[in-house]
Amino acid sequence: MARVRKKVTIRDVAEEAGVSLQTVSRVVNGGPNVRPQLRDKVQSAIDRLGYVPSLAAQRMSGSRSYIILAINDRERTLADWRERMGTDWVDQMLLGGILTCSKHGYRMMVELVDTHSDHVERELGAALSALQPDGVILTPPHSENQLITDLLAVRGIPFARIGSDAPGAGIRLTMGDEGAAHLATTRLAELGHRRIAMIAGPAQYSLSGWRIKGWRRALAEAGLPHEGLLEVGDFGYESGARAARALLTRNPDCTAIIASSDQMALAALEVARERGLEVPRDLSLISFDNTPIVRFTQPPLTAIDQPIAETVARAVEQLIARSPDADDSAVIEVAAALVERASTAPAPVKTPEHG
Amino acid sequence: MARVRKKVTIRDVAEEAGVSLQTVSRVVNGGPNVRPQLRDKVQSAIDRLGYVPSLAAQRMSGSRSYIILAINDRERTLADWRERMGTDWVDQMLLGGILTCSKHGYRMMVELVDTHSDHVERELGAALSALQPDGVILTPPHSENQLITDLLAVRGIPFARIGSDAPGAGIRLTMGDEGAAHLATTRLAELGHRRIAMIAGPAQYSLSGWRIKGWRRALAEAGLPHEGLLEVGDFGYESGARAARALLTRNPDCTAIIASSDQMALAALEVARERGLEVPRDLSLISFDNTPIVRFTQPPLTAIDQPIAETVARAVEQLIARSPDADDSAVIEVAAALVERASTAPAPVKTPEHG
DNA sequence: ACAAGTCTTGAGAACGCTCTCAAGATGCGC
DNA sequence: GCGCATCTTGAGAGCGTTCTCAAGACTTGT
Repeated sequence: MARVRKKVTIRDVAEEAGVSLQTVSRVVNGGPNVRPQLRDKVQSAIDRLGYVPSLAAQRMSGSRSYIILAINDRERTLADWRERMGTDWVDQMLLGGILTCSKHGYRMMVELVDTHSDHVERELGAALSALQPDGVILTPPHSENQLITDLLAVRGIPFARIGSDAPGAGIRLTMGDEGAAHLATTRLAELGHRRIAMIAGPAQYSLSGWRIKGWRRALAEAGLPHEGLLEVGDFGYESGARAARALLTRNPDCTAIIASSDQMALAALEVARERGLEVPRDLSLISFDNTPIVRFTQPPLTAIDQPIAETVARAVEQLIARSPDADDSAVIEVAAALVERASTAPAPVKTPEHG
Repeated sequence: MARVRKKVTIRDVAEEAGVSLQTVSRVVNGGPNVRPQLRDKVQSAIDRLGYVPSLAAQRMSGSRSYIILAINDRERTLADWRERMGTDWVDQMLLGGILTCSKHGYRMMVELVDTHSDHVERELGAALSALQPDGVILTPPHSENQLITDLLAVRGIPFARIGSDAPGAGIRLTMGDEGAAHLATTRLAELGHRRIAMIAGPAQYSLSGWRIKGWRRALAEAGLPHEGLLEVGDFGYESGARAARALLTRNPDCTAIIASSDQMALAALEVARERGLEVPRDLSLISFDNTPIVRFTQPPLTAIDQPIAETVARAVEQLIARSPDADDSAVIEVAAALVERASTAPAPVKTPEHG
């Protein structure tokens, strides 16, 4: 019949240690100007009582809420979840966010917001009012939504924009999209491929443009053409299938495809299978994202690893450590890596003997 | 130069509407006994000002915090995240949790707690003190951790135990593990398989036992043996590979395996490939979890769909709607389904002509 | 029309913490 | 050893809400 133990408050600690509330508060928050001897005494009282300050009360009186809010696209997230496509964005955001937050005594909350809705302002506004987060992390395509960034700026809430280098307020972080696309394309060119296609993401994502740019630049450097080798999808499976079909129909000589998402790469893989093309013998394939899925496809896909977790972790750190007069002019870039698996191989020999 | 707009508080609304704070509070919380006319007046003031109550302040004064805390195993979660194995638990918890919470004006937070640690009490206790959640959702293996359930009971925090039917405090929810294993086994027996093996999960998870039970029962009903056909893994890939090797070495005549996790099934698939066994021609495979991965393996795996999102949603609803004198004697069961894909087929014909 | 309810509204305390500011203790220069 | 600056501690207000409780308005039965 254990009694419901009363909550331990700062007052209890103060009494236990025989000091004022203020002193306990200072010790808890690592404030300066407390004699070591007193500090130890208070700390031991805290330990003895198992005191942990209430987040809500801290938020009420202090200037911080110790909450970082991560915003993701609701529509896309839900679709991916429902269809079990394994977005990985939310997973990776949590991986990077939760751990980094808790390291600094913060908490991370995830909010799903619909970009396409006219209610963005109301939805996000409500979340901000209710939670009063100390910082907000925006992922594409929200990172470039003026409505959202304005709202945050007006409210004076620090925010980080992942996947955006557009000028404006907020900490900007990118994952080296152009460089990654360049790397992937160059790798394919080195393998002897001459017709390297790209299935890009939608135009409203800046990163789609960066990837196209990196691909084009690599092609140009290798003296290869890009005409007719670009298709645009919406990151989803169906759009990837459509794009792959269009690409292979239009370019029978295409031997390599870079897809701007794992789902579209998966679709391309399936389309290749449909057409009797064997990956990687007849067609090489590189995808972006490197979600868990691509390790277990047949063949496992070579992929650009988007360091989402690390980027979010960096964003959290920036937001927490942020000084009011911080300078956000520099764009933080977290490098992506190319993970080579079995979907890439040297280009097939042109007009082989048995042709 | 947009000024930082001052926060809209309940006081502003009260002034705007010309009523007391209390009346606004009643309207906001849908309290009874407010004249419709006044209610409308207040509501319009709320809309006009865009007022949203502060969660922290609500927590401070009221009895509720509007926070539901979902607890997941840290070690396993991190390992899965880092290795990009696609746990899906956290994803699915969020899917079910976030949506259901927000439907009721609640928020969901995810906490990763280490079961194996001696610090469970400290870690979880700190989270509870800081957040003061209105409810906690426990997932395996935490659902059966006495230290944790005791802690919650002592603090008087309602909690739900997913994947546990052990008697004791808390709302209990299961996902029909025994029935699902029975269903999968029966299905394989119907396909003509006579040697149906199982790679079970670790014993400290009750659901491992349930699945074994369902498998045994189905075998008994079909008049099939179970001796030597059981191996135990830890849900991870490596353990699955070990188990599959042991199983196939010991039982060359085994033609079907049920794996208690997608990762172990993936491993079994790989081991079959190593041994020159073709799935499903030579070996049928059914996995538990139905994470995104299994749709894209070659062949796609037949799997038991564990309705995690729905179960968590149910748990959230129970916790929110919970009355103090609630009766938790009934175990809520959310049914799992068998999703048939291409990893199951009729048993190979015994001693075929070309043998 | 009057007593005894019920409905509606509001006033003020309380929640647990940090902020500001003031007072006492301690150190320094001469 | 005195005045001044600095370090250390504490007192009290305030954050935005809901709680309790009381007062006034409105019903109803007779």
